[in-house]
Amino acid sequence: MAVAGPKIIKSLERGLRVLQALQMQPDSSLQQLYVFTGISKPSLLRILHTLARSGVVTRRLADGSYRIGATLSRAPSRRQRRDRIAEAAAPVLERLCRRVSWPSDLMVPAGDHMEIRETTRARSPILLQEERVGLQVNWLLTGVGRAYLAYCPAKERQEIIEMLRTSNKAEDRLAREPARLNTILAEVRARGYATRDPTHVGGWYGKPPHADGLISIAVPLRDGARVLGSINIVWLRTAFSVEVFAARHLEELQDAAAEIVSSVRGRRAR
Amino acid sequence: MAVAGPKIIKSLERGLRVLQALQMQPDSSLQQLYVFTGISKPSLLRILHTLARSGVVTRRLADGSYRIGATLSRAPSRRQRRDRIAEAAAPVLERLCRRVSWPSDLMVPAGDHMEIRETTRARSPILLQEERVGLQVNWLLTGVGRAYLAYCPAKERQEIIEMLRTSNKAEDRLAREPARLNTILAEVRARGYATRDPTHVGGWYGKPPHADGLISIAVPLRDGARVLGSINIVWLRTAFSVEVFAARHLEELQDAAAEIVSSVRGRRAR
DNA sequence: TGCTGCATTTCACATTGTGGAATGGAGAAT
DNA sequence: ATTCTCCATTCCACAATGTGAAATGCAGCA
Repeated sequence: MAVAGPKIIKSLERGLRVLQALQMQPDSSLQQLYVFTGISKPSLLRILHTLARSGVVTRRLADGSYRIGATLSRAPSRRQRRDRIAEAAAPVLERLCRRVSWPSDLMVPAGDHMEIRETTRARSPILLQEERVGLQVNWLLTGVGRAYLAYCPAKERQEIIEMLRTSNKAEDRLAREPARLNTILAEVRARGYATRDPTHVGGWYGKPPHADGLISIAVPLRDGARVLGSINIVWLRTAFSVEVFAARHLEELQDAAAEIVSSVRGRRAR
Repeated sequence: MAVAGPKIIKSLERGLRVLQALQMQPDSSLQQLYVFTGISKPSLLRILHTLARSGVVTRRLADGSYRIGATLSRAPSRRQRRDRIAEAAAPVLERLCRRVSWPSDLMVPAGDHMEIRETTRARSPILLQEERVGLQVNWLLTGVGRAYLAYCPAKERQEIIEMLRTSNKAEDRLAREPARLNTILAEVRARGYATRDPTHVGGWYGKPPHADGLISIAVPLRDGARVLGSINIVWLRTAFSVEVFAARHLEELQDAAAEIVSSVRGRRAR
């Protein structure tokens, strides 16, 4: 015979249930949460809005999926470090996207590729091309990859290049031409931003490469000596030259990078 | 002009506010939370019951104050390691108290004393004596202190004894008689439990020592080679001899210790 | 073009949470 | 002992609040 017991606030309990669901399965869509928790979608929406307004959950810009905010996330596993960066980046990139009108991406290193962790392509007025979080891009030919390589510690750079050299893939041939690569990276450092290789016509792994007509400028997320990843702004190459675009928006992009880094640091400090 | 905005669940928002209040000020009484959050006490009570039922907050047995559960607690600061032990111990000690009918305490090392982190004295049918969390007790003369010393790594034991020897207080004179102390600790290990020194008549620091008529048996919380603290059961020495009481309840006490340790480990593992 | 799956909004209903006031209990002060 | 005070907990009448079915929107797909 359970005691009548003190009153329980059901709506709060459901909120916590959603939170727990998000802990078990980070990055859930509304549908996933609906299946998992059995709570009706309208209610879920209200709950998630409430949690988001309190900063307990965050939405991913790329596809609108939900994740637990850094405020409550548990033991920062290796896996979640990247998510913290993505979370810190989201509001900054969104603002950047609104002001520049062109979309941007956040990329972080992942094995022998760079990987998209966040993107505002869905938010941009101009729909450029399919993009998904988790998609991998080349390290040596893309702007984001080069921005990372140009500024990361020398030792880390050597390890990456060594790894790519031994992979022996055609698209990584630059890893076997240290002189040319060094010239390229030196240029990146001199200009303060990186762009994709002129011969790299876009198209991601698993898709037939085709001229996508896109170009971007990319800058690293520098945290002291380390580099956490890189962010870029993408536009249609027919609209502006790289020089014109950089003159107009490079400073904003660099400011955004600085803001993301300081935001991540702030959270880590806690 | 803020958008009309999606609906917000106010009761959930208040629940999160309480959670945040507890993060800023761990170990809050209802009154403190009432002042801090401005939420009415009946509502606070309902919210806290809900949070507790979901395992997000825990109550301290000693005085009923609330704290954030290990599930959500952030970066485990040194300070919170002890609280985790207390949290893990609470349900175990409560059960022990119900079955044995005598109260027990959880003590952990704190500088040159052992310190009470949790107690069921308030829960025991027999009200023995004032007890508060944070009260400090002697290391060499109490059962809990000796249980700790007897089982902790030799190096740690030497450091503690050295520290007490240099303190040069009268009640720490045993630190200056290594032979006698070693004999005592060897006996503890042989029996599997410790009791207070026969000359130690109770009374805590800051209070005039007086014969309190109490006695206890204490066992360590052994986590591998380390000792996290110790727990005891206290009774009126007129009621049973130490031998009778140990024969009846030692096993339960040791089981409780093992359960607390494995519970702490389980949480840490996550 | 119509179909399917998912996110979001609307709305009528009653479940659910709310706080003032009452109660209980434990110390401290007289 | 007796009162006073402070705090935790319970009660209860009231209406504010959360609820889900159904409608709408929207994008990809056959």
